[in-house]
Amino acid sequence: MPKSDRIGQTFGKLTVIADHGGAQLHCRCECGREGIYSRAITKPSYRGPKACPWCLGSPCEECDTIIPNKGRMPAKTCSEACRVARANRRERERYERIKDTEHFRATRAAYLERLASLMDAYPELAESIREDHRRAVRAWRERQMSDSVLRACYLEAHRQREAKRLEHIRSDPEAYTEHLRRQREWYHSLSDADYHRIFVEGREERALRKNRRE
DNA sequence: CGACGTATCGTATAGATCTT
DNA sequence: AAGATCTATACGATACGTCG
Repeated sequence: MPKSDRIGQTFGKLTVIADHGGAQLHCRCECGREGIYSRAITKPSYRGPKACPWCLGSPCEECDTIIPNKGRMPAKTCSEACRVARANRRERERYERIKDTEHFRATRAAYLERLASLMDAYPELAESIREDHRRAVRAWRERQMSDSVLRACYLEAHRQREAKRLEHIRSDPEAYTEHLRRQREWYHSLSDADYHRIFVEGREERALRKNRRE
């Protein structure tokens, strides 16, 4: 039987659309994708896949995009971005599982202790770490200031925390007295220049602003 | 005017997330 | 999993509106 007779025949999801008599066949999959496949798919003893890599593929764990099957262990993700996202998600899940365990707390405390003793021993290292942190906080603030939703969320959370704190201070007479004492102390420690700036110029400016608004 | 009450800021630390 | 980095929280200091 001439080999070209394979044209039009279907094997699994693959239909032969061109047969030049060689070891390979040009096929179209049910999904419409065309490709070159081994003539082995026509043999009754063939046990391998009879579909295109996309129909045999699996969805990306992050975005569900189908990852074509390459005949080996399928990838979990479709791209570098999804690989990173998956790693981060899995790490977050791990953190949720372990964060309250004794072992995690101990490991974490040991790390922080090592870091602290390094910072004690090397003041320059300590300063560079603090500077890094200040830079990160500044960046975080700037991000907040340019994103009104983020800023509003932060301020709302902040207000709630402060309200709780003040409530706590007021509920404890000793703490409240101490709070007022510190405030008076600050007030009386002001230099004449600072006093003038805050309570004289400040008041005038605020009054002006108020007038402009009205 | 001085003092109080509360809002906001700055920084250290705790906690969460990302990278290696 | 460890270590690095980023973000949230705590808290004292400061700023400012308001009241007696």
